[in-house]
Amino acid sequence: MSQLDAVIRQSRRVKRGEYLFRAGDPFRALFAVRTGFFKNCVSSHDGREQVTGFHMSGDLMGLDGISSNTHGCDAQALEDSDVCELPFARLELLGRDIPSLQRHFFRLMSREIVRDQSVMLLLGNMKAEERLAAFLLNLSQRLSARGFAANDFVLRMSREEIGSFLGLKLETVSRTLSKFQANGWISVDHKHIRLLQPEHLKQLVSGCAGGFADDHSAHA
Amino acid sequence: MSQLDAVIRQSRRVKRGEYLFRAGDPFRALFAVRTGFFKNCVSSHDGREQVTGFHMSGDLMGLDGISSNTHGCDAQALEDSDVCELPFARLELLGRDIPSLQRHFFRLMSREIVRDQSVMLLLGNMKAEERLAAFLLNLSQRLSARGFAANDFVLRMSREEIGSFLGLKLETVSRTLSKFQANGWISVDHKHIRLLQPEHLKQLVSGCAGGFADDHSAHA
DNA sequence: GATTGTTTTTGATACGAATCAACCGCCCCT
DNA sequence: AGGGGCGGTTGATTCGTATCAAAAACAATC
Repeated sequence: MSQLDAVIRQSRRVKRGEYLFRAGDPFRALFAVRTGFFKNCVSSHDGREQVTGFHMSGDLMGLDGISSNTHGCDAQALEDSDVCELPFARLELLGRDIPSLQRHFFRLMSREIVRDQSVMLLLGNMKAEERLAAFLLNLSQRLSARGFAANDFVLRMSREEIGSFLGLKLETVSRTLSKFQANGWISVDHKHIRLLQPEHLKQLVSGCAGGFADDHSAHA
Repeated sequence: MSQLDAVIRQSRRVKRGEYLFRAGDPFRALFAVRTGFFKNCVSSHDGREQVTGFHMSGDLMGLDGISSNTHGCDAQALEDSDVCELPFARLELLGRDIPSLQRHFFRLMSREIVRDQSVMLLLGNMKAEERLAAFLLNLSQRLSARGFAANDFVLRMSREEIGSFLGLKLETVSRTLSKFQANGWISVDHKHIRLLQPEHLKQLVSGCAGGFADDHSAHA
């Protein structure tokens, strides 16, 4: 695994609001988030945006660019961030010599496909409350997997971005958060969220979360 | 590419209604559709089903199984079909020796991720009419890419399966098809669809189809 | 520290799709 | 020929979320 260091060209800094890459940019490298927080976004011709995912430390971005040598989505930093650039050509070469790397790589791509399927299930079958509960639990789990508090965290994204990801309008996100708070399940202080009764959230998604609440995000 | 024949263990027949694999089955191989038609399906604990895709000749299925050595979705034949089984272990080995194969493989997985992103855009942003128009156009394009008529085809799936894929109920699918027919844009005779004025359908999705109408399906 | 713009909350209303329900056409069946 | 089941269409109604609107909280700027 130390050979992996060889492909890391450099650590690149991206300030809040800046784009690491944009849809249509030539694809040369994958990016692993070292610190910070990103959103990925596809947009239609008429300007409608769909957030396809949020990415934090350890997550890999850019896999969708391999197919066409062109990035298929935007990657925008939601806070000052730090990423590793992994030139894909070098990665491909190394994969041939290091079976375990090739294998790891296939798994990463497959995991992304599985994650996308969970999101489809969410968007296709779940109601607003279920979506938001699944979202909060997913975030909680990913944060705790990285050593942060599971039940006390700060949202890096706006209500509108959450809504875009979940297929809801920002007002609905706001209302639903308020409702959860009124129920005593969470506390909402602007972007500061506390899960007071996560078991109630789990109950909401129990049955309908096809694994999305689990951490299927891509680790580098 | 003739070396590829080496990994094709056998051609396997799957009758209409039968499952090629089911979620939870141990993952050993990918499957390329030779003839026939399949749906892929993830389901939640409480029985809700989400069709994640439809696959026809040349498409590859099972990529989501790599990550966990377990298939993540069902693959059910919607008509009598014929698939090639591609043992994954052998494919991995060959990939090391044949760079073009490895490269091709990465592209295939990436293409699946891009396709999934288009579906997210569809499920998250589009209205019933737009979804159905995008679906018909996508089907049309994939069929014509395989040498079939683009504007005259037979649906292999039920209204319910279309609805599941598009995040709609079967009644809505039926109503929307009827509306398209009333407009003179298509003709509907049970499962036999004719696109009479595809330009009107394109107009409906123009602006909001983030590439889904194009053929981003996985070719073997 | 006032000002401007952005994000969030909350309310009233409208609209789209789900739901509930009835009916039809078709295939299979014995 | 007469059931029975399945898939599909269509209608009436309900429900959930979007939309429109206004105000409050906050952040950025000078």
